[in-house]
Amino acid sequence: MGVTIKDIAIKLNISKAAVSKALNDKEDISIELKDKVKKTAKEMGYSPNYFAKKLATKKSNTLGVFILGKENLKGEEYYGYKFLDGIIETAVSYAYDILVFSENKNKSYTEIIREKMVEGVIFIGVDSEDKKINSVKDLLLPISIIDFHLKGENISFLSSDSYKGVKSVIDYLTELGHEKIGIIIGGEAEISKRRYFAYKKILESKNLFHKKYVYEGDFTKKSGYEIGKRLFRKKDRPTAIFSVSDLMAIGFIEGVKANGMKIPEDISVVGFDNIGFGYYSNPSLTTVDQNPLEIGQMAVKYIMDVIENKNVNNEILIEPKLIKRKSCKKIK
Amino acid sequence: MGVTIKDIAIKLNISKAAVSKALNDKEDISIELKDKVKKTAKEMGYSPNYFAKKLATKKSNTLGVFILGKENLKGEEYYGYKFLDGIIETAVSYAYDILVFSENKNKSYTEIIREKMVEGVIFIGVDSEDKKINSVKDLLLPISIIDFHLKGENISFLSSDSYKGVKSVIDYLTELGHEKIGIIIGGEAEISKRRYFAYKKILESKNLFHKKYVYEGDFTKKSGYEIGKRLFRKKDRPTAIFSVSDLMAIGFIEGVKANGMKIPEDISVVGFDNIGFGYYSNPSLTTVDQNPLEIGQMAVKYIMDVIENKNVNNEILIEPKLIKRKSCKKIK
DNA sequence: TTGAAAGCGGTACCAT
DNA sequence: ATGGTACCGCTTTCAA
Repeated sequence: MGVTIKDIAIKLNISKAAVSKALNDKEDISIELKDKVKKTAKEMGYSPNYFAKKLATKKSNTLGVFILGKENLKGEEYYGYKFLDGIIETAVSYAYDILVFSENKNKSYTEIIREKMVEGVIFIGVDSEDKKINSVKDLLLPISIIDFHLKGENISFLSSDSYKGVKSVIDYLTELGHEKIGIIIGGEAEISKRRYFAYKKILESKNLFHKKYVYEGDFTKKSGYEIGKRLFRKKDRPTAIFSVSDLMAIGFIEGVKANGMKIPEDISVVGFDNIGFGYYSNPSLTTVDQNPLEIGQMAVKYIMDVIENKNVNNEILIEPKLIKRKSCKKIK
Repeated sequence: MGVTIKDIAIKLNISKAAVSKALNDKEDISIELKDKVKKTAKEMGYSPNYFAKKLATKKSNTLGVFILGKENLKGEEYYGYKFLDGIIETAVSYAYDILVFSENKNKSYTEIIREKMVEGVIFIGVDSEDKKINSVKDLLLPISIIDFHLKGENISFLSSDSYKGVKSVIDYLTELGHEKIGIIIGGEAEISKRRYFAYKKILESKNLFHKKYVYEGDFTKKSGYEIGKRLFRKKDRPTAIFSVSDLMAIGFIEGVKANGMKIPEDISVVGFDNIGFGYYSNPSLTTVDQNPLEIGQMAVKYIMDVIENKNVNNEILIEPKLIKRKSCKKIK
C-alpha cells in the first residue's frame, strides 16, 4: 500500500527531489512540471507520509492539549471540554494537529510533551494545588494555560474578563431602566470576589451602589432560593438582581416564585456562567457566557504567535458574551 | 537538541543496533548491556523520536477521533465530549495516542484519516443525514461509531442498552413497592420509542401495563410540566412516573409541585439521560446515566481487538447505570 | 530548472 | 550476544 514520491518519480521519469519540490510548491521548479506532478499524484492516489516528512523537517505540526481535573467533580458537568471547539478549529486553520492527553500516573507532563514532540501545549483544568505543573517551565515551549497562573518565558494565562462580563450585565440592566440593582455573591470564592468587586466599582461610578442590595449566598442553588424567598418581606427591594452564578440565580427565581411573585415582571434576574439548564429554566435565564470558544481560539493563537516570533501578550482576557433571554424586563 | 541512539552508541562504544535492541527489551541481547544502555539513556536525557520510529516500523500507534455535530445545537450542552474520557484513558493503556478532528469543509473523512495515518477511527455525533460517512467503509480500518449504524467490515456500532436501562428503572421502582408505574413518552422520536417499548414489554411481563398511565409529551420541559399539572385532576394516578428524558421529568416535577403536591411523597419520578441539572433539581433527580465513559472505553477496545485479530462483536451495547437520588420513595 | 545523494532517527535482517 | 548496514519516505543542499 501507499504511493510514495518515488513511485511518482519513476512514473514520470524524473527525480524524487523534483517531485518533492513540485508537491511543496517550491520556487525553483517549472510550473509545467508542478502541474504534471500534482496531476499524476492525484491520479495515483498519493498521500504524503507525515512521519517521514516530520522526521525530515523536524517539525511536528502538532499541539498537545492536557484535559485535566475531571476527577474532582461530583455530578456536575465538566466545563473544560468547551474550550476544545475553539482549539481544534483554530489549529486546523494553521494546519496543526491536536493530540489530547489526560491525567497519567506514570508519566510527567514534561515526559509526555517531550515524547510526543508537540510544538506547543495547552492546559485545561489545572488544579490550583498542582505542583507538577511547575516543571513545564523548563520546556521553553509555548504554553497556554486556561484559568491558571504560571509565570514563565512563553507561558500565557487565558481567562474570561470578569470586569467586562459584569459591565455588560450592568449596562444592560441600566439600559432597561433599572437603578436598584442587587447582587447575590458566593462567599469567599475567588471568582465571586472578582465579580463582586467589578459590580461594586461599576455601580459606585454611577452612584448606584447600596450595601443593602448585597445578598450573601454560598454558590448553592439552595442559598439562592432562600434569598429569593426572603426578598418578599423587604420593603425596599431592588428591581433587578445579578447573581454571581447561574445556579444561585435559578434558585433565586424559584424562591421568588414560591411567594407568588413573577419573573421578570416583579424583578429582573441575570446569572453568570451560562450553564446548560439556563436555556430551559422558567423563564429562561439571561446570563453571561464566558466565551470558551474564543478562549480556545486564543490559546492556539498565542502558541502560533510565539512559534512565528510575533509579539505576544502573556495575559489574555477574553470578553464574555451577554446572553439575553427572558428573565429581564424593561421598566419605566 | 535531542539525544539520539547514535549518541548513546558512541558514548558506550557499541552499535546503534545494540542500543535499539536494549531500549526495546529485545531477547537477543545481554541483560548487562540492557541495563547499561538504559541507565546511560536516562542519564543523557534520551527521548525517542517517535516519528523516526513510526517511519521505520510503519505503525502510527495513533487513533483518530472525529467530534461532530456541534453546530446543530442551540443552547444545549454538547453530549459528545463525554465519551472522550473513556477513549483517552483506554488508548493510553494500549500506548496509543489520540488525534482529534472536527468538521472540516476542505477535507473528507477519508482524506484526513489517510493523511494522519491513524490505525483506527472513532466517530462521535454523526448526523443521521450524513452521506459522507459511507466513504469510510473503503478504508478497511477498524472504526467505532457511537450511536450511528453503518454496516461494514470492521465497523462497530456502540450505544447504551435502552432495554437494560429501562429495566433497571422498573426493577428499582418495583423494589420500592410501586405497581402503578406511568411513563412520559416523547412523541415519535426514535429514542423515545425504544425506551417506551422496553417499558411496555417489561411491565406487560409483570402484568402491570396500563394504557391509561401512558402520557404523551414532546421532549420539551414544558410538556412535562403540563402533564404534571394535569395529573392532579386524575382520580387514578400512578404512584411513580418514568420519564423518557430528564428534561420532561424536571418539567413534570415542577408541574406536580405547582399543585401543592410533593415529590417524592406523592409520586416518585425517574428520568433518563443524567443531564447536569438533575443533580441540582429539587428534589435531585433519580435517572439513568448512559455510561458514556464505558462507551468510550469499548470504542477503543473494539479497535484494539480488530488490530490484534481477536474476535469482535460489531454491535456493542453498554449497560447504563441507574443513578439513585432523592426523587423516589419506598411505598407500602 | 532539475537531479544525485546525504541525512533525519530509528528498526531489522544478516553476519559475525 | 553484538554489529554492519540497508531502508522507511521525505527534504534539502549542492552540483550540473
